[in-house]
Amino acid sequence: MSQTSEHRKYFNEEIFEKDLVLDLSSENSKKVFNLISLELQSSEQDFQTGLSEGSLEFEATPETATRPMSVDSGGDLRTADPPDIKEGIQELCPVCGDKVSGYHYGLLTCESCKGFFKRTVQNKKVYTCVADRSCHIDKSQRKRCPFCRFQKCLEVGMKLEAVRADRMRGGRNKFGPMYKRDRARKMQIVRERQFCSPGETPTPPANGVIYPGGHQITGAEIALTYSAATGTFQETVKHDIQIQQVSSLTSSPDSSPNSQINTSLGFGNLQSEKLWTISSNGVSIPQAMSPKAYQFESLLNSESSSLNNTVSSGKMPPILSDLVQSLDDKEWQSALFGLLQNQTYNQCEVDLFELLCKVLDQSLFTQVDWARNSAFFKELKVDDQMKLLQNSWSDLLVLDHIHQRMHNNLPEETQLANGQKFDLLSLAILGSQSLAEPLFAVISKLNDLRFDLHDYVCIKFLILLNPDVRGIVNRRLVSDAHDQIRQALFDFCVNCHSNTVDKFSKLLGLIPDLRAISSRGEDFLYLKHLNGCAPTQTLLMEMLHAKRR
DNA sequence: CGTCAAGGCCAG
DNA sequence: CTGGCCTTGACG
Repeated sequence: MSQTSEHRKYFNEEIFEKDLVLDLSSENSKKVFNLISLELQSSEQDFQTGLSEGSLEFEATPETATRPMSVDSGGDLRTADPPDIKEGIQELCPVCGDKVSGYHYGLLTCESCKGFFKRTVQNKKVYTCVADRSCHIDKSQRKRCPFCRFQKCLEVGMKLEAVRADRMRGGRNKFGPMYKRDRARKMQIVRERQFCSPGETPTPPANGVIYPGGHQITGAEIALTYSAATGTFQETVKHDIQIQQVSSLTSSPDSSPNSQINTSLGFGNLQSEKLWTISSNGVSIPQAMSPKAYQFESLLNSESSSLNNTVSSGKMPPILSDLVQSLDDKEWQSALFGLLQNQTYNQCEVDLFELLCKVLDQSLFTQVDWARNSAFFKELKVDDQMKLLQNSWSDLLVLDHIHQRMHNNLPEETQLANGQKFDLLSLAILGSQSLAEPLFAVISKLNDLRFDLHDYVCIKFLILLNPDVRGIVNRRLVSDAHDQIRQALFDFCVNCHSNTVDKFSKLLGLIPDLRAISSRGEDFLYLKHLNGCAPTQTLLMEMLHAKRR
C-alpha cells in the first residue's frame, strides 16, 4: 500500500481530501491517479514559468521587435530583408529564445539548439536533471541542464527522425515540403496582418493573463511522457521504434491521418468565428511572446453567454441553480483554446489527430476537476468516484460539446496559431467522422426540445451519477442523488417548459442516443490507439483501457 | 545552378 | 560540451 498513498496524491490530498483513509486496489486506478497527480504538479510549474517567460522574453529583446530577423526565403539571415516586409516572421528559438537560424529538425530553431539536438541524438546521450526536471531554459541558462533542454526540444516539436542514422550529408529529407508550407503560411499570416491592420502595433500581453482555467497539460504532458520514457531512453537509442514513439508525442507529419478530422464544415456566424479564432492572424501575437501568454476574446464575456440566459419565469427547483453553479464554461474554453494555441505556436504542421487526443485528454482533466467539486459526487469515496467517471467520461465529453455548440456558439472550426484549421466538431465525435450525422440528429432533437442550460446540467449529473454502474459501494447516495436530480429536471420541465410536450421523457430518451455516439467514439479511439496513432500515457488512453477491462 | 537543411569541424 | 561556421548534395 505504500504505492497507493503516492498515487492518490491528486485525488486525496489535493482534491479528495475527505477520503484519506480509502484504499485503491486496482492497478488501473493507481495509474489514473498517478497521471493526474503528475499532471497537476507539472501544470503548476508550467503556469509559473509561463508567467515569467512571457514578460521576460518580451522585455528582454527590444531590438528584435524593431529590427526583425528574416527567416524567410532570403536564406542568408545576415542579409535580411527590410523589417517592414519581414515583420511578423521574425521568430525566436522556441527552446531557448535565441535567434533563429533556419529550419532544423522540424521547426525554426537557433544554431546552438540545432547542434545540441543533433549531438544528443547522434551520440545517444542520456542526461539527468539534478533538480526536478523542470529547469527553465533560456539563452543564458541553456547550458546548465541538458536534460531539460533536450526535453524542451522534444516538447516544442523537434523531430528525432530528422537526425539521420546514416549521417549522410546534404540533400533533402521528407520535411522539405512541410517547411515550405510553413513558410507560405507564415507569409500569408503576415500579409493578412498587414492588410487588416496597417500601422497597428502589437500590444504586449498583460502579464499573468494565462490559462484562467489552470489545467494546462502541454508541457506537463510531454514532461510526463518523456520522463516515463527516460527510464527507457537508454534503450530507445538502441531501438529506432521506441525513438519514434517518443517523437510521435510531439508531432509526426507522416503518421498523421489528417483527412480524418480535417474536414472543413464551413463557418458558423462570422462574428463568433472571428472571436474564437486564436491565430495571430489579425489579433497579432507579438513574436517574442511566449506561447503561454495570450488572450482571446471569449464569447462568454458578452451577453450571449448561456449562463446569463434566463428561462421563462416558472418555479425553478432550487437544486438546479446549485448545479448550474458548478459549471465553468469559461474555464472549458480557456483550457481548450489555450491548449490549441500552445500546441501549435511556432510549430510547422501538427498531427491533427494527436492534437485532438491531447484536447480530449485535457477535457478529461477538466471533467475530473469539475466532478470532484460538484454536488453529491464530492461526498463519494474515491473508488466510487472513479467508477462513475470511468463509466461516463465519454458521454460527458460529447454532452459538453453539444452544450458548447448549442449554448455558447462554439464554431465549427478554429484556426490554429500555425495557420492550420482545427475542426472543433471532431472533438464532439471523438474524431470519428461517421458520428457526425448521429450527433447532428441528437442536436436537432435537442433543439426541438429547446434544450437549455438547466436541462444540460441535469442530464450531465444524471449521466455521471449512474446508480447502475457495477461495483459502486455507496450506491444509496448515488441513487438518491440521481432521483433528486431526476425529480428536479421533471419539475423544471413541467413548470418552466410546460409548452414543450413531454419534454422530460424525451430528454431522457436521448441519453441512449448520446451513449451510442460516445461508445462508438470510444471504439474508434481505441482502434486508433491500437494502430499507434494516439499519444500514449494519457488519461484518455487510461480511461479507454479501464472500460475494456 | 542556387537554395538550405542536413552533417562536420574545431576553437574556446 | 558548446556553438559558430563550413561542407555537402537533393531538389526546384
